[in-house]
Parts: sequence; structure tokens; C-alpha cells
Amino acid sequence: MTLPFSIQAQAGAGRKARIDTAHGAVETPAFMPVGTAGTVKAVPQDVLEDLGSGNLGAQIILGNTYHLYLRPGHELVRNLGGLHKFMSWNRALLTDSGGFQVFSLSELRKVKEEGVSFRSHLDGTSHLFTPERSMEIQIALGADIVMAFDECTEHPAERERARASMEMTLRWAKRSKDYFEAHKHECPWTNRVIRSSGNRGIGKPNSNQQQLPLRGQPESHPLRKERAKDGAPVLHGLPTNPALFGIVQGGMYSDLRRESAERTVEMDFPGYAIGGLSVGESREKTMEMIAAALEILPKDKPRYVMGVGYPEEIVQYAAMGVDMMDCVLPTRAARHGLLFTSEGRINIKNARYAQDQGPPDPKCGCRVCGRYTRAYLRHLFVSAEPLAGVLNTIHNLAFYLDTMRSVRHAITLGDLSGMLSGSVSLT
RNA sequence: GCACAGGUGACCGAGUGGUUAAUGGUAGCAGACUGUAAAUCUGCCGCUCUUCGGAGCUACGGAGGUUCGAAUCCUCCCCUGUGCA
Repeated sequence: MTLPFSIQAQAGAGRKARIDTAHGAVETPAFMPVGTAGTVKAVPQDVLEDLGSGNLGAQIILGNTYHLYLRPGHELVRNLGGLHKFMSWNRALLTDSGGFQVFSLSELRKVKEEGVSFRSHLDGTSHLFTPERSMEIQIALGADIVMAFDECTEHPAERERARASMEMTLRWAKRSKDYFEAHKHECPWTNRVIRSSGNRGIGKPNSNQQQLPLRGQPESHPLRKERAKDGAPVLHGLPTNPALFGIVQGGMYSDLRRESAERTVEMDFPGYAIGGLSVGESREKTMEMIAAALEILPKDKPRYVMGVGYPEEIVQYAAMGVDMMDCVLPTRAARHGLLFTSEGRINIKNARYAQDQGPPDPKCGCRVCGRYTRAYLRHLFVSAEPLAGVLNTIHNLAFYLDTMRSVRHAITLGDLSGMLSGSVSLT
């Protein structure tokens, strides 16, 4: 078992589950904060660890292949013990493959069958990214979940263009998997893992385990039993290597999405992502594409929609059966002064908050809402104080994580309808 | 008192006869942000109307003057800075 995934409750198509990684549990549906360059921008790791109500914190965050390869360099990270150790993050990590940069750095790259040549946005130097190279880098970084190297198809794209792009992503997926399987043991934490002798604790957590506090800390993980002499965690019954996820593409064509899903599933990955969405299409189209892919993707494995979304969107996708999502929105928008609240979005720099003594979100229990006023946050933002971005980001991430926590709770109760109505109409 | 240098829209600061309601920047107001080239980017930013195409008014220390036309040239006055007495 490369990545234990246990479903605990369902409500319609939505499901509550748990992924057991070598670096702690991830309760799903999960929102994963984006930490592109080895940092969730503006938020210290210890704060990430107890973000949101219940202090559950972020159980998994993202890193990025392209950015960490350019700086500080994946070999350096490997030599320093891997990304977990380097950035002092002992929970789960997922690295994106650089596939999104194929899309977002369109001015600076050239796509060929072999791979993608990039000009560094930092110094202009040229670099070739191939599926093999992406795997090598992600393994060196030591992510718990590695993403296949894909091409995030631009929008709009003609059908033939979308098909050709999808076909290449499929070929790249195969190459990614071949290289990954041959080299996954080279990840920096593999040698810390003691292989389990049996299935103990895998797949179906027993009642005792479920009653343990799910803090997400590796130290309190129900499957964790001891530590090695050097203090490094010793893992039993947990993944001994990273897991590789395949990625569904197919542009905005449902049949291509289904075909992409079918052929990716044939390659047999421990989890599947749906990529190439929220690139300019309507929300209806996004949902249509997600639905098409979910028809095909196996229900007993994690399904991850990449790069989404607004709070009301991630609730909808979770209700459709999506288990994982990531998005820069809560972090980037926070640094730009946009706060997500239970009453909608507020732009904290607006003059009307200059004397507002209320918390950013009266219904939020985060450390920011519990301590600071809108007037103060506005002052910090207007003054360009670094703390503005820090506090705004902490709140937004807490809001996102709490949103997912509520979704999980609603699924446990078997009814997501309350979360869907009322949150859908945010503009 | 004398000699230089100056006084430009909330602020700083270009502009030295017309295409100038006046370059830039700051401040201010608002908007965007979806696997992060983003603590970034965009719009507005004298007043009053507008069918949103535009129309009218008021503006470059003050008052006069030259000119078809002046923030720009001349005269006087006021004020600021520096230097010398």
C-alpha cells in the first residue's frame, strides 16, 4: 500500500476520509495551502500547525518543483535532508510537478515532446524539464505526494489542440511513472521508514484509533509508535516511499476528460488529480469537467482538483466527491487585502473599515479574529506593514481550513445541503 | 538692506509662448486575483453637468500688462531659501 486512504463517512457523492502519509494523517476533504518556494507565504510553520478552530492546522501543504529547483536547488535540499527537514515541516507535503508553470510561464517556455524548456524568471538561464527530471527533483525534495509532469492546457483551446495536449500529458504520465517507480526509494526519508510486517492499522482504522485526537502531528499519529536513535520518526504501516498521482487533462471537453481519466486510471496511480481547470472558463464548465472526470476516477482513491477555488467553490467540489484541493487564492488575496469571511469577501483596505472595531469575521475563531479589529488590519495594510499580510493570510487560511472542517462534519452527519445553500451565491 | 535662486493641482516635482486640466512620483478612492514571475496589477484622482460621444466653468503666489494665444515674456507687490552686509 503506497498511500492508505480510508473513507469514514459519505453524504451523497461527498465523502469524509483520511489519507495516511509518512508525515501524518490528512483528513479529507482537505484544503492544501500553497507553499511554492518552501514557505506558505507570510505564515510561520508553527502557526500553520494550529490554524483554525480545533487547532487542527494544515495537515498538508504544497511545494513547487520549478521554484525549488531554481532556488535553492533540489540537490541542496536533498543534501540538507529533504524539504520536510529543510523547512521544518514534519507534516505531509505535496509537490507540484512544474506542469502549471508550463501554463503560467507561457512567455518563457517552449513545449516539446521530450519536455519543456524554460527560461528562468529569476536570471533568464535555460532549463529543460522532462517528466523524468520532474520526478528526480520531486523525489529529491522528498514530497509525500508527487505529481506527474503534465501540460496544463490553456483556455480556450480547440478540440484538436486539447486532445493533442491531453495525449502528451498521458505519454508524460507514463514516463513519470516509469521513472518514479525506479527511483522513489531515493527520497530523503525512505531510509527512516521501517516497513510494516503486515496490514496492521492500514485501511480500516479501528475505533480506538478514531478516538485519538487527530492533531495531525506525526508524533500523535495513530500509526506512529517510536522514534529512531537520531530522533527521526520511525514509521509502521505507513507509506515507505512517496506516492505518485496522475493528472487528468482534456481541456473543456467532457468526453476528452473521461477518456483522459480512463487512460490515466489504466496506468494505476494511488491517487488522481484533475488539472487544467480555473484557467478562465465558467464555473459551470469547471463543474462539468470535474463531474466528467469523477465519473471515471476510482472512488476508493483520493481525487484532487488542482488550483481551486473560492470558498463556495471548494465546498461544491467537495460535495461532488473531491477529496483534495489547493489554491493560492487565500494566501495571495490576503496579501492583497482581501479577506474571506462568513459574510462574504471584504477588502480590508476600504475606507469604511477605518474605524471598524469589529473582528474581521465575527463568526471566525481564528487567532486574528480573536485579537484584532478591522480598523487595525486596515491600518496595517494601508501602512504596508508586513504584519498585514501575515495576519490576513492567517485568517484566510483559517477560514479555508474551517470551511473544510465544516464540510467534513456535515458529511459525518450525512447532509451537506446546509453548506451548499447559502454559500453558493457569493460573488 | 543687497545679491542670487525660487513660488505649479492634497504633497513632492516636470514643464519656459500654442497639440496643457497641465509628464512623473507620493498620498487618496475603488477594482481584480483560482496546481504563485503576484506584499502584485488595473482604473479613478480640480469643480459642475452628461443621452458617457462629450459640454461648461475654475486653475500654475497676487495684481496689472504684452500677444490672436501666457504656468511660460514684461512691470509692480507679497512670500520662501541661500549667501553677503
